[in-house]
Amino acid sequence: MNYLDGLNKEQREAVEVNAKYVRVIAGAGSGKTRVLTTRIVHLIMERAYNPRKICAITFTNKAANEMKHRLESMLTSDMGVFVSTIHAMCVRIIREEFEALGLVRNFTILDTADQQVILREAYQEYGYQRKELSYKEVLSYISEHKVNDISVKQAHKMASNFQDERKAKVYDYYQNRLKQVFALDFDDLLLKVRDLFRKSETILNKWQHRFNVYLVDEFQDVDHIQYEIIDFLVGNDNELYVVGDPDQTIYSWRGAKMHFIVDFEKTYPTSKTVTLHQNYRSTQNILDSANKLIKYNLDRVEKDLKSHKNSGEPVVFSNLDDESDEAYWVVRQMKKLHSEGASYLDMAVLYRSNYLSRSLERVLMDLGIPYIIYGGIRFYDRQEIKDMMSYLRMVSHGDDLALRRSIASPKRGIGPKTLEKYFNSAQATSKTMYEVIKEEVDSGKAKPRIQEYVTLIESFKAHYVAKDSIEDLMIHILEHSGLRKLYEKDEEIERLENVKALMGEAKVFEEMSSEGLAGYVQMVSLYGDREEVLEGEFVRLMTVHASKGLEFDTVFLIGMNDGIFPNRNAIIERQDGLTEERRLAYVAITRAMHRLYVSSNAGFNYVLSQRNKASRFMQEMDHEKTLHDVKGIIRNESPKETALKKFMKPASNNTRFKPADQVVHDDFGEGIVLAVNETTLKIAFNYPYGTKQIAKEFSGLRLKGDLT
DNA sequence: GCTGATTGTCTTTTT
DNA sequence: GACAATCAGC
Repeated sequence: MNYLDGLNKEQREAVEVNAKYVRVIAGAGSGKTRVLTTRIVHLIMERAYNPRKICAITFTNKAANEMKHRLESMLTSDMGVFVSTIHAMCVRIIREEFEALGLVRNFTILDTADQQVILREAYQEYGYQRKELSYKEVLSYISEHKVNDISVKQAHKMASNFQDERKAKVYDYYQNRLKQVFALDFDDLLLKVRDLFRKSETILNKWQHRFNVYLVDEFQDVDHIQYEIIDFLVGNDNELYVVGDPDQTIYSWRGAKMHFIVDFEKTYPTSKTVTLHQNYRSTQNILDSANKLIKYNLDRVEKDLKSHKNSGEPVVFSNLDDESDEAYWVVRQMKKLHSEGASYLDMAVLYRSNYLSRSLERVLMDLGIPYIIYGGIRFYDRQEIKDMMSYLRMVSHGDDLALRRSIASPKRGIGPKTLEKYFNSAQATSKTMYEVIKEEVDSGKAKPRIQEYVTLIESFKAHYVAKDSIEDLMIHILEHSGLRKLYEKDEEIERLENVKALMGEAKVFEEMSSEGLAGYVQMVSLYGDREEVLEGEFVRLMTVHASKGLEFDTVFLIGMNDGIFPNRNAIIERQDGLTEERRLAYVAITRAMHRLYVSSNAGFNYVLSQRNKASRFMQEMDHEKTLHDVKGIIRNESPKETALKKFMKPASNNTRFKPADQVVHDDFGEGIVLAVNETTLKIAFNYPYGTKQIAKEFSGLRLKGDLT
């Protein structure tokens, strides 16, 4: 079969276009990713480009993985095409050029939690309170200043009021601290590379020769630093192929500049543009709603999406009495669709902000519908994962942030005062806290508790050197650090399961990579999320931002209330806030293939401290039809009743199992029942299987010791 | 000086 | 409903 089969005329043109600079404007659902991957195949097969000289840049790690898989299925292997996010690519560059940057090879990458630890230090130092100056505010201040090349010195000069002076001081402290511990935050990853290219022509030259072709996905969400890096790399000789949709710019709050894609032809006068209008994803009814809504954004390039499908089911708009009613209403629709043969995997719930998932979660859990939440508390942000990672970091980096966490979990009787003391002497001698502590231990003056901690860390280091296995090291740490005891004491089986899942991943990493522990630690800091493991049937819950690039048969868009979506703060803070919110709603709508449910509720909102009213976007999506009020929600049972029932009869007559039962599964082996839901059981199986939802009726499941 | 319990504050989106 | 500052007790 020819790789061009099944492409329409526009798509084919986009794949085959012959120009050094190409822009593809790809409307939602128009086969953007397919065009991009087919272009790569085309370059290799038809034009005999060296695959190793092709670089594809995606927006998320998820998208990068997706593209690699597609390439593999079309070419039988990825053939060495480099596919990566721009952040991951910059890490590679920095690891190679660390000397020119005055860094160490295994620099630390700070995530948000690490950044907050530094802010806490600064607040303590200067006596600031979180309530008078929030971390979030300071972090965005720091980020904004950094990406706009405003140095600490300049920030101090520019500060015109007390609050700004405080922020500048924290900024100062933060930057110093980063330099001290050889750490880079996400902004730095890009900034360092950009500065390197600005500074050294030799190094730039070297990297310009690394690839011949750059393909950039989601080009509408590129910010000015990313643009500069890409521009540097493309130089005068390489090709640039960008794909995007100005109507889907949803990251301008993070610096994304739509004008890079809009004005592409001005920047590259010899460039060619192909526009994909044909939508293959959604029904015409869904697209009508999307088109109507986005028309309210003036000053945009006109582009109406045309469906490939018929009009389909009408879009359903509802207004419920309160948040809880809304959740019940959504779940009832899900159950109805499910009973008609639809799979839960085909359903997704989208919302503006993470906290909006809560009411829905409660109801889903109560009615026993399996679900996964994307984002929210990310896997790597979980307490137990951070605990384990802090020990690994002590072995690989020994940085102060890892020390602060590992020394305090589990509690070892070493508290803030003691740490403060070590911190101060570390500052005075330009050493890490661990170095100071270790010297004290070596001199024999340290207290027994401190001594124990150092012995522990040193034994972990020795263990890693001896065994050279991250997985093995983790097992060792879990046993000897006291973490296992800590989790077992609180009966937090799930935490243990998560740590085991982490081990499974480390194992995979070791099999695929030769970068060792330091490389693993960096990888974890860089990857916000794990690749999804799809087993069984799940409804998916996520923010609209997280849904970018995905599609679902049925979409429930909940919390469509003024102030929530469009978000009040977004409108206040940014001049183009409302238009971006509208684009965000446009993205949400166009995720749906066949069915779209849009709901609002009239409950009291504590965040806004006012009664909710329906979002203006609802009207804009369809002004002919009026909003459909739904009264008298039938609740199969109230959450309270269900909770009571669980309490009164612990799984005696309606199920064979109850929580804490030891069970044996035909495929997954031994496990422990964590929770009993309406139709499923939540069971923690032994490593490497982890926690799974199993249907109660499943015949391959029995009590341990029960042979029937 | 450290730990665990309690109160108070804050919820926009992410690499 | 999470997380940090604060307080009381060991």
